[in-house]
Amino acid sequence: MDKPHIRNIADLAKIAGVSPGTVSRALSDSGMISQKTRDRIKALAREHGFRPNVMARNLRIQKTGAIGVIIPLGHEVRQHISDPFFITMLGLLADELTERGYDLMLSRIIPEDSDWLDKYVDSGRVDGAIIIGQSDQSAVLDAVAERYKPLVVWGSYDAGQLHCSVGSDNVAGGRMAAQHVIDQGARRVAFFGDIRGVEMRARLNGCKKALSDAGLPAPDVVPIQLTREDARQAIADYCNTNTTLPDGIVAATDVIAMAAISVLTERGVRVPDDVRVVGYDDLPLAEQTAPPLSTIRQDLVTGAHNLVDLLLRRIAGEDTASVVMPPELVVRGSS
Amino acid sequence: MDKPHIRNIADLAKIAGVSPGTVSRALSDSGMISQKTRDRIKALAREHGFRPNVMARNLRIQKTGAIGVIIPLGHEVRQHISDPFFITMLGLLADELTERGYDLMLSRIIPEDSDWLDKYVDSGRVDGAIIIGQSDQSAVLDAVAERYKPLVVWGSYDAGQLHCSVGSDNVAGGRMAAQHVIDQGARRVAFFGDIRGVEMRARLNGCKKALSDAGLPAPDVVPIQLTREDARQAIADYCNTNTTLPDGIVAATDVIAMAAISVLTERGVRVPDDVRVVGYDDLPLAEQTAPPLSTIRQDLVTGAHNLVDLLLRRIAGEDTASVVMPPELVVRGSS
DNA sequence: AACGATTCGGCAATCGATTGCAAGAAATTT
DNA sequence: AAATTTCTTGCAATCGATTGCCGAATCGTT
Repeated sequence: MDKPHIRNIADLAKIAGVSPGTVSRALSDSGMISQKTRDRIKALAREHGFRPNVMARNLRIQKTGAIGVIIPLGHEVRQHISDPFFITMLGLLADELTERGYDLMLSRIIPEDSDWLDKYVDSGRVDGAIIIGQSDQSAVLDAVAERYKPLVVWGSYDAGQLHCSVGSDNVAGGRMAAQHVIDQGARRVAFFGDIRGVEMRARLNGCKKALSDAGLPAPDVVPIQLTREDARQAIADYCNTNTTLPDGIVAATDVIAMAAISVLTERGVRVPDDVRVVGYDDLPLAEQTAPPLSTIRQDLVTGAHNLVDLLLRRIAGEDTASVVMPPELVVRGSS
Repeated sequence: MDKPHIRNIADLAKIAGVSPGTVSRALSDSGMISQKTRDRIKALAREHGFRPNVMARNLRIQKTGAIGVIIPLGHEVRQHISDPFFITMLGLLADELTERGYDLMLSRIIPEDSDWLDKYVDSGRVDGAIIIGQSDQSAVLDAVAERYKPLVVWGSYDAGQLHCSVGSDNVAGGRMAAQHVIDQGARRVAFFGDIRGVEMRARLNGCKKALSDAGLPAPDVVPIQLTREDARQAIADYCNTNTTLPDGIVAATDVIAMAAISVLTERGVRVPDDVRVVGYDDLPLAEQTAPPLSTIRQDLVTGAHNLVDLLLRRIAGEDTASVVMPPELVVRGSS
């Protein structure tokens, strides 16, 4: 009735009176082993609380069962993962991956050299990688994508890019946002957001296009950092330096829009009467604000689904094309 | 000028004309190797884009460099990771762990048997685990904690529990919330929330205590699921069945409080004039609502910091006690 | 009872890096 | 020049599971 601690398959094999190979096959339900011995070995394993070592298994079969989710902090070092957009996307990816039996390995990376991604994918820790946001790293993504297949990126699609991306049509989205505030009567439109990232720049371009199509002047571009406090500060500064405020604001993200509304309201500017504000993303909290935020909706649920789906197909060897999803205008109270 | 692909340390060793052992030592900056060969080998490695395989290393060293973050969905299967509280905590943990050089492995687990946690920690995939929320799994946590040291839990501390926990004093928090609505004039207080989890039950207990101390009747307890829609439905039902509504609501979480405010406002009940509402958590979005939410603040930033700190100390072999953090009342517009 | 057809299960190599031990080379001492 | 010390480096075992190949056992059939 003694229970020596079983640390590996060999120990179990000794106790069961069979060879390690047999134990391995029994535990993995290989059809090669008779039902009888299989049950016997499984019972023994359970009784001794034995579980095969995953690392050894991983090494041998060259798989990890984990997917890396990477947040590259290219131009905005101070941005934290706690940013609502990342966080929302992350939750969705976690749900999606868990459902498919994969673990999620989260990394926040500050790209200091150009081989951060090489390092990561070559480290063999994950079976594939999902990058959230291109930031200013498109070149790196392209370079790695050429040799490392299981890689998908949330972000813009640009004709000629080499990496597989999933994202909404940011140009169209920016245009819709601008068009909407114009329709609501805005004539002097400003764009709030940091345009060092590819996606944001695309949104700005769409916005510009709508304005010029309507015969209106190009927007003021107000660069805004992503942390809450910085955003408030930048917006306040803008309000102080400009005597005539815009009557329409296209914000690059919901978070920026919310900061803008909050600052403007504090200064006695009425939203949407004096200025119409449109956000981008349609995060869950967009409908909770006062006034509820009009925004360009990116369907993050199907976005996350697509990311995982494409990645798994790539892991399986398939070659997949990028997906561009149509954005959608959601009109609430802020415009 | 040919570059055969280097797949392992042995290949590199062959090219460099040394033994695998030497390469390993050179790459890991072991002092045993002369500066000259060390530099030479590192240069070769860089030139060929070689990186040692992490899985093999892990197997040998018996470490993974990853910490598991687990969200057990005990009584609430339908709850998703996308829940704002989890997500917030997750982001903070990610920041904290990244800073300390660990990767974060995220798992959402539905505890179907009682050995889900055994399976997890024995799988050898992580060096330690952080569990977010006790749910109804305290017994399991205690059982595993007795034999597996690197384990910390976000949640309530209950005298006699065996696992190391970090969390705020939920009883005190519940009491503060109730006391506050009483101070604001409430006489009929209701508690909104699902009390199957340990933490929520503690909050309810605190709430009850405050009421009885004030000579007021015990609260109506309205069980509320955690998904948005369910919450709204439950609250609407409650309003329909009860002719006299409470004049004070202690909500088990901010999300519930926000749902309550939203439903009540739609029905013409004024917050805070007709009914005072207090949430719990002080999520970032609590100050964004209309009216901004009064709530019991749990300092998640130091919470996350503590979780990681204790875990790493446990990994290092230390034995650590649980931490109970004081909650704090934040009065905003809803009370 | 003997034969062939299957099914089981063992042996040993393999995945790739780490590390204790000891041998060989270089530097120092006498 | 021989002996001793100090550096370097190589050898080979190890971490723990997987799997191709082949021999052994079992079964059914005649």
